[in-house]
Amino acid sequence: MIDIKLLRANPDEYRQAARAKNISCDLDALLDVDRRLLDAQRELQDIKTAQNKAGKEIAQLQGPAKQAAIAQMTELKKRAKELSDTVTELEPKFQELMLLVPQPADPEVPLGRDDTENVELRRVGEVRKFDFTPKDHIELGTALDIIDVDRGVKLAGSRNYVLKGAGALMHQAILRLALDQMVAKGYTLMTVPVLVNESVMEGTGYFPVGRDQAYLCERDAQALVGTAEVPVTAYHCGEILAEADLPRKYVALSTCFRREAGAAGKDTYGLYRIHYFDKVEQVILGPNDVSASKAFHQEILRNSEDMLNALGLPYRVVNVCTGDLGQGQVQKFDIETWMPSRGNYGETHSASRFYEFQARRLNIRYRAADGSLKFCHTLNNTVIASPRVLIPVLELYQNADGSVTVPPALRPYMGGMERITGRA
RNA sequence: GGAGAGGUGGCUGAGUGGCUGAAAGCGACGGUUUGCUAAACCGUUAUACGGGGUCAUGCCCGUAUCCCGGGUUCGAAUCCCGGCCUCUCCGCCA
Repeated sequence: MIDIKLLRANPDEYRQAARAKNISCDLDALLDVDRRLLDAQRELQDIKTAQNKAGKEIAQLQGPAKQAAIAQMTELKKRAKELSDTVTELEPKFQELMLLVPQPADPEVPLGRDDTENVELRRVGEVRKFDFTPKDHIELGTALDIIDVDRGVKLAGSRNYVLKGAGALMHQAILRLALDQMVAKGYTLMTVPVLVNESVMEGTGYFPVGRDQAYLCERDAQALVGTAEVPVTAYHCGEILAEADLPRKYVALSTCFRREAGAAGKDTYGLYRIHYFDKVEQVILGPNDVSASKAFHQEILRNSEDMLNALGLPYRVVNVCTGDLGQGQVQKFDIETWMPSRGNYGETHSASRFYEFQARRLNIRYRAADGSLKFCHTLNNTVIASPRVLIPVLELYQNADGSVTVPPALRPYMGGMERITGRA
């Protein structure tokens, strides 16, 4: 959520920002509702003032004089009712429109229409060259009996799967390695609800834009989260934190549920785009300071790179262009990991910086040293998401005989297993 | 799922129609006293929005807020209705 005062003062800046993000948004309608709402509120306030004043006087009066004064007030009350009806009608419209306004991107974000115009910042690691014909992760996983797509589909429809045996073990090993790395860096581990109130989805910016991506439990007005970012970021909603307690650094593992609406026919093969997966997510709540936020952004990016380096996976970092940014993000760095079967880098991580956007919606504030109240800044990034990351792991660590070498960092979490051979 | 009790400021806790944005206590902050600390004493101690004022901060005026939303009333923390949440007991259960 943006600050309406900033929009009033400089609507053109927000018009341009929406255009750059390729998000349509009727700012004129919003400004119109805002003006009418303010007018009604001002007039209503004046009437309240008169009512309050008269009320005190009536308390002192007696007899006919009191009756006459009360009769007058009854007239005033009719006008107050009209105005308050207007306010009641306009307020939800105002809220509804405010929830659609995009946060302007940072100046250092490259202008662009879509993900083809993202700017590569760096490449890390060597892309493996095979001296045999490599298999893709589904061929490997099926032959080794560690991935079972057919039965996943039988259970839950397309984009579902079952990991079994060493596949499921490796999945858990990756998640646990990620948690251990983050805890070692001082992040507080938490478990969080994955079925949350709709207000939490709205507060983090996933509703109303993007509502069609979520599984809804409408009977309970709740939704399944697509990422632990949602409950973790909202953990402190409605609270006032102490500045001394910032930043708050959290990490959580959760199952993530995504409908992938509108993605029909896209990435239909394999474990790339699926309806459920597990993800370790890092979230920072920081002070209202742009340079501090930028530093945290680099920190969470580095954390994820540490994870990929531990797994020995080649990747690149891209600066996501304006057209590929979400509504609330001021800047986003994606990490894309090399996936042999795609012959390309594929997105595995997404590090976002929001400034106040989420904190305003969630009402997360802190008491600054000077006594004033300020909105926090929020950031988040993937630490690891599996099974998507199993794609590069299995494909890059495969051997000519169809077995897969276990990355050394995972072996302690897999009972010392060095190789997946199919008899596992 | 059944039956009860309850939601007041940072916290505890008064308050059943106007004098209550809200007693009292605790905590916190500022000050006095004081070898230091402690104690004692004095003072301060909500937020949002609108308006005024200022170079700006301080500031001044108004409105709203005692879980949320409606209603009754000239006037609601207080009365009525609906919702949400918490707690206790019983039942069920991973």
